[in-house]
Formats: sequence, C-alpha cells, structure tokens
Amino acid sequence: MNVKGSLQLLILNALSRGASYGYEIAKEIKAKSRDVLDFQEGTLYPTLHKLEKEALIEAYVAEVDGRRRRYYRLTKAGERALNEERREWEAYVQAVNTVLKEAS
Amino acid sequence: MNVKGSLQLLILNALSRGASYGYEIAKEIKAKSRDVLDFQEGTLYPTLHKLEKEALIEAYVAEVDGRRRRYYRLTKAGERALNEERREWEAYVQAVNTVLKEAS
DNA sequence: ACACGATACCTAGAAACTCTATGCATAGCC
DNA sequence: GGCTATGCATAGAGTTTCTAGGTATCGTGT
Repeated sequence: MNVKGSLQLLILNALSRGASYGYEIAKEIKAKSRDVLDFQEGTLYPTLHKLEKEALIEAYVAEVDGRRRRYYRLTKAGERALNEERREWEAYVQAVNTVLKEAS
Repeated sequence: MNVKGSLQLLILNALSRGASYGYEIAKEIKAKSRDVLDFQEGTLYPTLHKLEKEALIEAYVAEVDGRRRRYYRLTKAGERALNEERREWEAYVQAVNTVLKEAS
C-alpha cells in the first residue's frame, strides 16, 4: 500500500539505531512490517538524497566484501526531525481513528 | 498535516452515516479531528468527482434554503470499498507502529 | 564456463495525491 | 454596501511514490 508521507519517518527511524545504507534500510522496513510496507528502490534512493541535501542525514562510503555501500547516519537535525515526525505521525493516526470511530 | 492517501477513506466513512455534501464533509472531518485534518476544497471536490466516476458514491442535487447542494451517498461498491480501506488503514498503521517500536 | 539470483547503487518519466489560488453565486448580518 | 459563511468548481504547481529501465559485483549451481 504505502500511505504517502511515511517513508521519511521510517528512514530516520531506521538510522536512529545506527548507520545503515539504502538496500539494507529497504529490506529492514519490509521485513519488520512483514511485507506490508514495501517501498521501491526508485522511491528510496531519491528520498535518501533529499534527506542528505536537507542535512538530516549524512553519508560516507565504505567497501565491504568487494561491494561499495553508501552508509548514512543521522545528524543532530535529523534526530530532531525524527522526534517531530514521530509526534506528527501519532497525532495524525489518532485524528483519523477518532474520525473513523466517532458516532455521527 | 494530511498524510496522502487517507482522504478517500475519510469521505467514504463520512457518507456511511448518511448522505452528505462536499462542504459539510470537509467541515465535519476538520471538526471531529479538532483541526488536525484539514483538507482543502481544491482537494475535496476533485476527489468526490473521482469517487463518483468510480461508482463508489452517487450524487443528487437538492435545493436547501436557496442554496444548491450536491449530495452524495454510498453505493454498494462504496460500502465494500470502505470496509476494505478500513482494513488497509489499520494494517498500515499497525505495520508502521511495529517498525517504529521494534528494537533493532 | 556461464547463467542466475542476491546485493548495491542510480535516474527518467509517469502517476497519484494534495495545495494554492482563483472564480462564481447566494444568504444573513451589521 | 460590505463582510462572512455557505456551496461548488477548476487550473496549475508541488510533493511523494511507482514503473521501468541501467550499471556492476559476488556467490552458487550446473
């Protein structure tokens, strides 16, 4: 499915546990959500570039087993953004659930 | 805020309590969510047209107090779509929350 | 030796959803 | 007469995601 607007939150969240790279982040989100969340690579990489441009994450390249990986880690601004987006997510979910459940 | 992808669900849900019209649906969603959800008219009306085109809702025009209103009601297909979208919404929220809360 | 899947990155163009800004019209209040 | 609320509508832009490609390395099976 993929409700638009949640990928940025999910990426920042993934990096809050330590540095990671695109391919791993994607697999992790998919696995932990038991395949419910499944963002494509054509979505993920441009989003990572955007977050880097906004200085919410920063990158460094490392070579592991002959494979080049572009690792990302959260910046201070990224940590603040993560906290803010977590709050927004919860407020939004709560608002929708209230509207859905409230009697007329 | 407005996470993209939830408006259709919210409209179908609003109509599940009886026929209504654009302006009222918008005010209702905003009021019930205490202003957290606030879809603009330029978003709402095209979405209503799209849902009508897909035969999930159907329209009739009524004149009330000298004002022309375009009322919408759910079709059978709309009711089924509403149930399906409710399930998807809950699955999605649960998936995101699982990913956010799970330890690494 | 060679194919194939998994790993790892990337981009272009289209599609989907929402917003801003505008337009039109009526009703009620001051 | 002017202002706000009601009520509908569209055009164009912006944001987010998807589809569909491309490149390259590594490990495994045959």
